[in-house]
Amino acid sequence: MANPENPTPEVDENKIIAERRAKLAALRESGHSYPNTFRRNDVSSDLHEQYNAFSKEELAEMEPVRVKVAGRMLLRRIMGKASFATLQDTHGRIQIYVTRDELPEGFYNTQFKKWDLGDIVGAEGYLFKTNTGELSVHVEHIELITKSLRPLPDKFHGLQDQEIKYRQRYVDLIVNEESRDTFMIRSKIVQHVRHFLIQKGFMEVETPMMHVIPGGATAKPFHTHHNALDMPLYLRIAPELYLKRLVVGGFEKVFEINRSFRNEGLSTRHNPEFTMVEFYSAYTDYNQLMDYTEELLKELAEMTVGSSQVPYQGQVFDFGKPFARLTMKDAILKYNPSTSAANLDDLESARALAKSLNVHVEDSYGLGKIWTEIFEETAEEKLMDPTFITEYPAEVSPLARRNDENPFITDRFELFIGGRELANGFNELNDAEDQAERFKAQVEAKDAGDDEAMHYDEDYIVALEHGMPPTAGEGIGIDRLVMLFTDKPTIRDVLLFPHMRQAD
RNA sequence: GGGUCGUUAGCUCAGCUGGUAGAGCAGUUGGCUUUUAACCAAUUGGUCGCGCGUUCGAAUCGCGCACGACCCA
Repeated sequence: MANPENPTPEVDENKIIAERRAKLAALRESGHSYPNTFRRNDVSSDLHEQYNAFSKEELAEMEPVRVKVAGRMLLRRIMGKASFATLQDTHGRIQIYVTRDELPEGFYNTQFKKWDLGDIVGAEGYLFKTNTGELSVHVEHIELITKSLRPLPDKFHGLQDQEIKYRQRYVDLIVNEESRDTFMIRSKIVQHVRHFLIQKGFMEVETPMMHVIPGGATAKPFHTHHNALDMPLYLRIAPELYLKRLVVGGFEKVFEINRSFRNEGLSTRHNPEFTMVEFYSAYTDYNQLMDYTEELLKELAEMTVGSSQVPYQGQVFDFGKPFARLTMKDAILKYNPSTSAANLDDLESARALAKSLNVHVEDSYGLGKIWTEIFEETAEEKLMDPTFITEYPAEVSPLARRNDENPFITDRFELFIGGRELANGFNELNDAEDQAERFKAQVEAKDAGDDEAMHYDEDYIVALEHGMPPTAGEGIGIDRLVMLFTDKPTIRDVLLFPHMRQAD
């Protein structure tokens, strides 16, 4: 692949490509290699929508419908002096009918028949229906717009090689309709999330992706370097702290659909760069955010699946009923029936419980961290229908506001569907002094070897010292949302260009 | 990081217990004016992922490596 030390890498060539290059050379010779003069007037999906209802006879009798279409030729059936071909454009396919005698002398045999599958073609003519009832264009003018030099995958089996689907997504998109559908749904989901938040009075903003101090999450960052300023920078792991600075500044409802970066392993649920939406609303609390989230997800289910019953990998999740709300403690008790609340009351009992459940805990863990480990190991994967888990311990929530009655926990929730975390929201910590203390605790953890612990962000503390109104904020993972609503088992299937190892 | 499976023609795949590599599609040539994975006939095309080893002989057996898929941590 592209290697900066080898500017002219060997390209794999074969006889098929050589033949196509020869055809291209002939086109260059004639001065018509890559024209940009053909202007289409019609796309296939519109034509089907408008004219499929007409019968063969009706189309033949009415005033001819003249159309100009363009697209990639994916199939061709040559029957002597007449041919059918299938062109694919953005949203669909249209068949064209080409005859020798309606084209300029010699064009059919010396041009049209020499074109290849994969070539991009423009065609002009009138609509008709074939004997089998397929809406088609009876061609009176046709031209080769772009020569394709590389053969497409098997026209029937499509592209099966998983690696090539990911590495050469353009080929996958050309030949696999399911793949095109997935990414069109992804686009609609993002669009709907944006629309939903704007409707609720949020303002879309863009904050830096290169951070001097990475913050807003516990994760390992990517490092980079600014040459002119000769300073290290990090790719953001979350936009959170910048969005809250904006709330301090008086933008009381903001959101950012953001790409963030985490320098961690790859899995079916993790890509080093991923997309989420974070939104913050002043003068409200996390209960309101749960309501928003429930409303949004129910809308997305209807929009993408057309039902409140969302199928996923052989299961069905129920988005129709009110989403369950359960505290972390109750979730632990529910999914570990032999456990009693007393087992969770103090550090020693909880540690013993973890051991009996085979949940690994470090000596440095406090009670809150132990709860969280037990929850993640024994309950999380059982939360199938949409479920909000609330009352996260403060120990694992360094940016969340403590609960007024019980300072051990925070006013926080996470949303689980199909055993996976989809969203995380909480009342924001706006006490600058408390935040400074928690940053210090994180720095101590970092010094003790936890390389995911947070840095001390002094400017953020200064921002809070100016006063941030009571605020609730949330992040929703867009990639996981798309996986859910497109029934895809791995994050790579919903990323256009997933991260891959360097190929040889 | 560990385990299992995979990598053969441009694509989709066969290839058994080792004996000089096969099909369909695509390509090329010819035929065919309503086909639709069009069809019919002929035909081109291979560093069997890479390296080392075992063997008279390796796509096939062994070891190592690369990449990918799945499972586990």
